[in-house]
Amino acid sequence: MRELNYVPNALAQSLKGRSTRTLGLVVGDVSNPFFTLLARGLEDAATAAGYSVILCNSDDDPKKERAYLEILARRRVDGLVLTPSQTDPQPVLDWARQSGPVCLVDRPVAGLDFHAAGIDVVRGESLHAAEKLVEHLISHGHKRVAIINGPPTLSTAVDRLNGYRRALTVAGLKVDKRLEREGHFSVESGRETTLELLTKKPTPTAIFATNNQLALGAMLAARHRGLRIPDDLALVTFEDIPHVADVWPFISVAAQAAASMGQEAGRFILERIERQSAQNAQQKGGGKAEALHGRELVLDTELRLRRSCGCTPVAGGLFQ
Amino acid sequence: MRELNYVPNALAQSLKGRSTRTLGLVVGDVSNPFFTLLARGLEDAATAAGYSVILCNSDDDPKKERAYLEILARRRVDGLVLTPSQTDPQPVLDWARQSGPVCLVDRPVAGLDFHAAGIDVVRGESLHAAEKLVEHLISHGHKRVAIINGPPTLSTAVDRLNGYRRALTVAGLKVDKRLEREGHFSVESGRETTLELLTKKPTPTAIFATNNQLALGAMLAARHRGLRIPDDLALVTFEDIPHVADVWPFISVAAQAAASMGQEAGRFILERIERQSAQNAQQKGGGKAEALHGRELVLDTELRLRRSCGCTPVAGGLFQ
DNA sequence: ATGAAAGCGCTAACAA
DNA sequence: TTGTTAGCGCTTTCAT
Repeated sequence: MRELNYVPNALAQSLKGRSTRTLGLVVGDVSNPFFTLLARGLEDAATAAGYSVILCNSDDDPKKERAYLEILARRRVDGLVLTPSQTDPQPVLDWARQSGPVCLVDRPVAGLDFHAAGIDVVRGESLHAAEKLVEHLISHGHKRVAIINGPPTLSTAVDRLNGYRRALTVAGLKVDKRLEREGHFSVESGRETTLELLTKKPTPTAIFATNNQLALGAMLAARHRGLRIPDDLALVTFEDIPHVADVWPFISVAAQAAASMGQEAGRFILERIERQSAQNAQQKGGGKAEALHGRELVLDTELRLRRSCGCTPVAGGLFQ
Repeated sequence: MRELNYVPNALAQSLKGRSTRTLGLVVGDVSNPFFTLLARGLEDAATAAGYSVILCNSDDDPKKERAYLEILARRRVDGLVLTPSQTDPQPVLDWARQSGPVCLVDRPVAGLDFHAAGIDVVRGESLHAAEKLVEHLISHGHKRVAIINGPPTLSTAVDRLNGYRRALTVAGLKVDKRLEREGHFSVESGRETTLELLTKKPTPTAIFATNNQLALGAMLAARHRGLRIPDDLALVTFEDIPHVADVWPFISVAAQAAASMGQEAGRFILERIERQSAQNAQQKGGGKAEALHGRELVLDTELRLRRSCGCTPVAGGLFQ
């Protein structure tokens, strides 16, 4: 009989009590391949467990982020995976307390005691990788290395800045605020800040762009000014662009395992969801739900030295 | 009083009757920047109207597609935006009849009378653009131009193949099946088919890759074989990779307005949703719901001739 | 085994 | 205006 059209109403099923079998994912920007891969990783983990993912773009704007958190809470998603865009831990804390398990990806929230709050964190190592990247530039003889960065409200931006400064200090170079720029993690921001850096003194001979979008913007600016990379201006960055980098082995980069981040986040959050529903099932066992502390998984960041830092290409060029 | 924690349950609201204010989007692969942009365009249109988007990857696999259509139907999304992965029009037809408005993006379904079925289509022009691309290769003196293509079940693949053949025919060249390869719209498929083409006779002097992933794969293969582009092997493709192409103005391409496609699809589908709910509201007016016929919007495809086809670069190179 | 009923959290229609 | 109630489509419990 149901052969003749019957589609169960998941809304009613969910309302009844169970769960929505849906995860919410809020990232800064899906146009950034880094987040795309992360999303893909999470989706794969989710579908394998019979869950769907609702994907939202916050544009790293706390307002938009807040709006999406609200929407996802109303929708009663079973869990939230978030790249937080603000320093205020309260929204995340509230969500975790009221609406369900939370996993932070790519970056933690500065003032948040995720361990006590039972919030997991999956991120890539930033500080050390940034230090190595800049250290490498210095080893090429650069004395005036600039940094173009994202907003200081994001921990990745802070970590990468600290790594940058540490590399300078260790090498006996002075930290010069005139060579430090912050903005958004966007192409446009990278273009603007680089353009500005190039018109003021001291003029940098190398730039550390803290994400791939910023690096793209820096290249746009260099091109606009007629500078060639790496001879007129060296460049290193974070976040590899997959495949593109394979055929265009040019940019030296600290590569993060984006897809793994998504998958691991999925693992964490699904585990918490299962655990929670299991506890609900046998609620009789008087013992207070023993809260699972927040865990932190820090994935390795791999340095890939290519041409933009001044190193010679490994193989003969594909293009002429 | 509600200051102290109250989050309305959207499930219950939706169940009650209204709508879910959610759109379903099924694309081949979010890792492809083309679909990423499309998704972003749709999301922007959707959020502006107070809708959210559930994003799903079909991997151009009819099975996965079917599974997602089912999930989205159960979830009672208000509308579906789909890049169809099969030739069978039935699933789409069923969805449109039972579950709500449908808009096809990027490609129609071959055997589907979308006009009669009230299904909108937003796509880029493929046939003519493909013809021009190949015509351009021929104007560079190429006589053995190969095509590496997606599966023949996708109309974009068919259109691009036909454009390719037409260009050859018009130029008085013979269509040679040994130079035609099909597979998936993936990097791996592009690599494999190119590798195979390069080991057999007749050896192509130019390749038309019908999407950006295939082109990436072709470059991987060329690199593997030690061939340089464009001198040893010329290359043209479809779908630009934004920003990357700006700083690396290399690949000659027929560029599709991906974000616009998403936005226009959003416009179409939201219009239908509004229209439908308006009709439901004043159902008294005895007149049968005058079905709105399916519309087709074909967006222009822009030829961007750069270096990989053999044309000289416009400006001096950014890199050395 | 099959069937009836309560209730998930809302909204809309109706009553006071 | 404010208050009450029926019911959206399911699942789960309890009675037959």
